[in-house]
Amino acid sequence: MRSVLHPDPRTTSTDARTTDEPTFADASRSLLRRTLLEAARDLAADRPWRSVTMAAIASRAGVSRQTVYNEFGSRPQLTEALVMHELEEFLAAIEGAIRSRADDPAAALTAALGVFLQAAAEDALVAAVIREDGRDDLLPLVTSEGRPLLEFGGARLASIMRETWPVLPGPEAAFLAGTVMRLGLSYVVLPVPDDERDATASGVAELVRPYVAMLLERHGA
Amino acid sequence: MRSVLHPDPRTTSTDARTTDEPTFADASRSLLRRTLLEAARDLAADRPWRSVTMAAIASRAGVSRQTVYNEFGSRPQLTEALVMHELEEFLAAIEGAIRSRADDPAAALTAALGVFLQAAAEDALVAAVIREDGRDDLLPLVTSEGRPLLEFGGARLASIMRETWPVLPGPEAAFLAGTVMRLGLSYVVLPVPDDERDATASGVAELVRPYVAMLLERHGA
DNA sequence: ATGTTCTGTCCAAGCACTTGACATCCAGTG
DNA sequence: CACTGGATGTCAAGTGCTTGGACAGAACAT
Repeated sequence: MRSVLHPDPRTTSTDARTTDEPTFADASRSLLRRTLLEAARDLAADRPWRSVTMAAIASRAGVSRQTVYNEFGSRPQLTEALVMHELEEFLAAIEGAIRSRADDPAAALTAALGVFLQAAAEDALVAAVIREDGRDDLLPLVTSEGRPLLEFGGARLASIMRETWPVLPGPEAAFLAGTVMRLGLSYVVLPVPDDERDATASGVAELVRPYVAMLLERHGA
Repeated sequence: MRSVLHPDPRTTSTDARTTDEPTFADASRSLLRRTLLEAARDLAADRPWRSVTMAAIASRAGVSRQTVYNEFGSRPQLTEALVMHELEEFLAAIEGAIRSRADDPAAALTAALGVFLQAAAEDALVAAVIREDGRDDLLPLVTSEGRPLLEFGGARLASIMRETWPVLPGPEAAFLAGTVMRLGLSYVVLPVPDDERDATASGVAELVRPYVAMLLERHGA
């Protein structure tokens, strides 16, 4: 049975700061970023993004305004980081759903899409993106300016799939991941009603199922 | 259903650093403590505690030795904090076990004791405590110098029990918690063989079951 | 007795966060 | 249209924590 308390100490070296786990300084830095981005997201839940000031974000995170600028440089950069951060949380949820059904690709895809659609429906930031009419510089980031999002998410999705089903050939996995990412972004911008979520999830899964089956079969699964 | 991604933003205030969630500075501080204590625990898993130097702890955590002294003051204080920290992790595991069986006090106690005994059997720091002959200043902290441990743990255990079973009268809950803590510490110092763990857990649970039943019955459960 | 190692403390330099100020830009208003 | 208020972005001085080096003293091993 897995250890009840702490997983495992990993290394046995006397001390030696190898390129091992993140040092405290790194952890503290990423903690600062996370704190700030979560503050920004929470504030965006209520009011329009445009009205969320840098000062408010700093104050909510308990740091000075200058620190926010030190960390992100400018408001547009913070905005982009915010969207990226949200994407990463979505990807983490999706990864969990996929890994939990590794034995059945179709079920895994259904679960992943279901999780994604529900998360998107609940997410405060996603709500802000589609709530705010045109010129609230949030929408472009997931559409016309969304290439970084698409490529980063596609790459991670592809690597998740390739880790879960190693026989999947690289190019096809990448293409499938990219396609799914595009679909996902589409459903962010144009959601389906709540009562159609499950049907949508299984529908898309059904759609790609034969393709995946063909790939798995053709490549020695 | 609970939100898939982030639980809830809590406040709605524009900004205002209320005594709300921990500010970044606080979080960073506690992160530093945790990092250092985990480094210490991991190092103690291999070698005797006496041979774990302050320098090694600092190096493993990726900070300077001075920072360790700034945070804990001295080696004895760090040692005490280490033991306290470990206690808190045990308590967290126990709390989970109890809350998962809130409807059946006897089963809850059995589960809690089982989790505790297994965790104690696996724990690297507990192993260090009993491995090291007398004068490795670790043992006193859970015996002769163990009163802080006993009182802190007892208080938390009592509050867990009172939260789970509100009808439990305060004094009796405190007494029961204190007794269980003493028993727990005893099993840390003098463990039972692996194959007797379950029997021990249910045995103790059986022992206190009538007492608890009487309390619950007498006070309107 | 001597050399080694660790503890605990001190200090100078570096770095990050804070604070307050300032120029600039933009929106709303008289 | 000029003006005021609020927000962004930048800057400089001040503070506090971390760092790395150094050192005395205690404990231990040879």
